[in-house]
Amino acid sequence: MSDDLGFLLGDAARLLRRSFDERARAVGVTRPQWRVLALLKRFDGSAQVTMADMLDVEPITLGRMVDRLQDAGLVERRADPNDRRTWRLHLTAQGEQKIEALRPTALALFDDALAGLDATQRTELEAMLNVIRANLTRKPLEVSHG
Amino acid sequence: MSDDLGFLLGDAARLLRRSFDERARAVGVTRPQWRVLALLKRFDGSAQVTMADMLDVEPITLGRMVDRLQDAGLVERRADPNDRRTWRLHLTAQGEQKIEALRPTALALFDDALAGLDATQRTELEAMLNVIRANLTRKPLEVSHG
DNA sequence: TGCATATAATAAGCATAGCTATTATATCGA
DNA sequence: TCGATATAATAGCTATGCTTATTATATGCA
Repeated sequence: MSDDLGFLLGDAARLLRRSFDERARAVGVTRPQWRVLALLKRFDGSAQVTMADMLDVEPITLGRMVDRLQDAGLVERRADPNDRRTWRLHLTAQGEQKIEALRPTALALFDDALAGLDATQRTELEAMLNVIRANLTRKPLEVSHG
Repeated sequence: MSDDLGFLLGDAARLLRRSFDERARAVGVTRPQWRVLALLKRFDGSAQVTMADMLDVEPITLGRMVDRLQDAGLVERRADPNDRRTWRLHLTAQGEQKIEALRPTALALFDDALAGLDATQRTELEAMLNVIRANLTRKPLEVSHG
């Protein structure tokens, strides 16, 4: 029944996203948006293509998320002085605030989601998911974003 | 770094979906659509609300998937003789063919995704994902669909 | 019977995420 | 320097998946 594992993985991820969105709705940021903000906090000034690469999503997917984040005043696009094709992305002060505001929400969610798994199991789970991600990733993601 | 686990889970699921879609594109069915077909094979004649419940998605989400599956000739809506509000869903012969056509694709994908994990680890992973799913599910899902 | 409530399905609107195609700009090679 | 190729970003289309609201139909209670 190895296909059950694939379904399970999808289920768990969808439920996690739903729970996050439910809890984070008041703050007005989705989980993928938060992911962008968190990565940007570490790598402020990245080009869109670089961000897309690190997140392993298509550039157009990131571009449209940035559209919304910019509309919401959380992210700024600034022109690159050396390459007129590229946008450099920067967190606004508001964006930083959002990250901070969401941290306890996220921690509580993960706590609930992982209830019943001890530290050893969590470590194993992390290791196994890393294996799966590496197996499926086109380009390995060396960045961990928290 | 317990938030890494949440991100990891989302990453792994997204990559799995992408890989499935890449491989299954020729067959013309997405992973969620396949999920519907597979469940329908077991529970032919289910009402939409029942299917949505078993899949733990909103009725409208299922409804639109059924729209497309019906357009593609894979699923049929038939009127319920006892309740004029409900549609009974049925697999067409074409729909059954799709499931069969996709089985080897899915098996190969899961094989690739889980490469490097031995049987014991897979069992553990399955158990842990089940715990997470149960922690996050509004109504427990007693159905396993493969 | 007749009204209130519940339920099945759909509609509208939004966000993520992919694909192919297009536009603008860089860069490399002759 | 010019032309071919590569790259950054976006546009249009499609598919999940959610929320809230609406419509049609059932059902339960007085």
